[in-house]
Amino acid sequence: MKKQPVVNNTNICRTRINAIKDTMDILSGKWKFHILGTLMQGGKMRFMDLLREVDGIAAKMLSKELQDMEMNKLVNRTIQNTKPITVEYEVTEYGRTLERIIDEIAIWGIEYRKGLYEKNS
Amino acid sequence: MKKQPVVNNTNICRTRINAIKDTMDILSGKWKFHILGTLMQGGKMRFMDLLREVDGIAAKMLSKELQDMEMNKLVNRTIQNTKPITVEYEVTEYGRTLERIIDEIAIWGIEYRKGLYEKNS
DNA sequence: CAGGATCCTTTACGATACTG
DNA sequence: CAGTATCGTAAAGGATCCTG
Repeated sequence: MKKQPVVNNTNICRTRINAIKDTMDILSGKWKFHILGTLMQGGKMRFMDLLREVDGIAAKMLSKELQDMEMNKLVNRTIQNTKPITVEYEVTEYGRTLERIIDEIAIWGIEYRKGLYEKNS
Repeated sequence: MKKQPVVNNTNICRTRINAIKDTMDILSGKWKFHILGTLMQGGKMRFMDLLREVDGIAAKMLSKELQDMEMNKLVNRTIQNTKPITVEYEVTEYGRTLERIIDEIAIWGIEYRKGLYEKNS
């Protein structure tokens, strides 16, 4: 493979940027952080619980996002042997490694976003 | 048997979840973290630099996302008095408060995502 | 160089209805 | 309850051309 000529301001460490892309690729869409945040607080939750708690999401979307995250091992789906059957979702151990990201997102939302309004008004 | 109103799943602290929603509302879309990450590393960058560095983005999207973030005071746009004119973008001080989030996203991308492949293969 | 305008295709998302 | 099916809108994404 050919080496890049190391020079100008466009010469940036791609590792970090690729890592950001990698992460966002599996967390894309407007719901995943929201769902994960809810699930991290709520522990095991059923479909309907999530539908109620994740504000504004439609069943189709929730279903799709959960399947998505299940595929990526972020979330676990368990069918309970009840009548009628219930299904429980929870964050996997692997999914918990996202906790720091979600913490920071929550902190920022509380801390800094409010600050902007104060500055501008 | 009486049903326990257990540690009711629906009884969740909304503050945190609303904060997540707030944050993601202004960082929605698949590009903003990517652009911000690039801009944080690259310092002042011109439109064309970003177009080259933000892998896969189209000019139209980049333009739109930058305007979006400019509106939200995350990014600053400066027109240089050159010929032909050049425009420089940089992260604002306020935008820098997102650094911790972006750091965590980058760290996760490097640290954990790789691990999953190893486990599964 | 920094973009906006246009056109067209493909996903993302949303509302409602329906099924095991 | 836990979803899927269906239909419709909106936004993303790509290609090409255009302008100050």
